[in-house]
Amino acid sequence: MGITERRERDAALMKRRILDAAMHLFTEGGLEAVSMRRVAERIEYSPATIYLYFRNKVAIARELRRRGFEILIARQQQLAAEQPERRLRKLCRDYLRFAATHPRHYEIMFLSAEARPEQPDPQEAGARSWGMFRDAVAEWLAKAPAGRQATGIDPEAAALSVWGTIHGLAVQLVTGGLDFLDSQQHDEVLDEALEFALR
Amino acid sequence: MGITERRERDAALMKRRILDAAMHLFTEGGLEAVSMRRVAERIEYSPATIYLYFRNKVAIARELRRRGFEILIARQQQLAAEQPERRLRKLCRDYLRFAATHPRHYEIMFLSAEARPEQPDPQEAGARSWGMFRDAVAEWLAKAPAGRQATGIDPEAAALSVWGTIHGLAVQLVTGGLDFLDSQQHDEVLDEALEFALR
DNA sequence: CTCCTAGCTGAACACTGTTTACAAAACGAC
DNA sequence: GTCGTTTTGTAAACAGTGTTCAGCTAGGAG
Repeated sequence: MGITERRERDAALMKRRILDAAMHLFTEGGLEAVSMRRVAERIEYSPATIYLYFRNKVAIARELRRRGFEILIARQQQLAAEQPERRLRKLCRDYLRFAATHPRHYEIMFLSAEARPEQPDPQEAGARSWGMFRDAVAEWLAKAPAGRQATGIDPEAAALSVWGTIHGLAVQLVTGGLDFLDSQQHDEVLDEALEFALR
Repeated sequence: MGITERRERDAALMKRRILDAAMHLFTEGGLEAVSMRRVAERIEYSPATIYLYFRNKVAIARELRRRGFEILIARQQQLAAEQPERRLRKLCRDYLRFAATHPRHYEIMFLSAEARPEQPDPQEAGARSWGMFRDAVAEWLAKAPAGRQATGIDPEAAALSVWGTIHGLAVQLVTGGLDFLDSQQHDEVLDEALEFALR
């Protein structure tokens, strides 16, 4: 009897519908534009119905955050085959591009505190994304870049430093501190910062 | 006739009272704990009165943000006399200490987007704080640290990199990602990251 | 004693997230 | 088909939010 299976499918579908509606509102006006009543209106259900599928609004926000990381991870995976140096560079550039094209998501993923998971989980999307980045830095370090001994460097610390640099730029980008630059200048500034971060 | 003067004084005093009340609520529960009605209750006025002194809640949030930067700037200025390397190190350590002791402020200053000024202003507290940090990095760079030629390095990019590293740590700290570490371990991790960031 | 004005507020508006009591539909067993 | 149970959905309410505005009141000027 496939009834329970069909029920599970239906529930999953409903969750998707809710999330898609939330996503639509989110990408337009950020998290505060996502209200339970507005989501309900979009999916043509009562607001109370949403609570049958999500515990509360935070749960929805967390799911939106996760979706953002899934997008980022998909991009990261495409670069897995590149050689270390090129890979790291492209990784960083992609990072900034993501921040520029998905500012709301960038905010909910790295800035806002509301949607963060309550307890650290290595399988969680954010942790996975970070792991990929850290490994890319570690790989690059292991290749002993020109004129540089790689002794006694903690990959985690190194990755933090490189990521921090990019993140600093991205934040400026997202919050409008770099609005006066066009996208070509973005690349220049990035190159400069990257050059420094990679030593 | 000092009537207008007295009126200005009174208005300034009222602003202070409002801000102090908001501050109290803010340090306890973040920005969402600051509601106009709660602030009004604390100063024993009606909520509507607050709007005679502040345009809206965002204006109050911006002022709280500014206060945070004033605290940070005061600390930064105390280190002006130190020699470049020590100064930069202490600056970074102070940065983390600030994030640890004033997590709410750190959030509103560097994470949350709500309280950011709408247009960049070099005289604004955040910009001033950043300027001091950047200058400290520039000064340190100019001293030509051991075994390192300082040619063609943009101080702004260098500062961004160092700051980014620290900021990355601070965010983890504020959002609880490093909760499992005690304060001594904080220093160790910081030292490691700093060692790397400073090359 | 009037008039004016600056300071203040009660009440309302349009929202928000969330809970609950209740109805309707779908299902399993007989 | 009919009963009882479970699932699915909702209207209405609760307790809050930021914000606005008509109207009140106390104090000084003429």
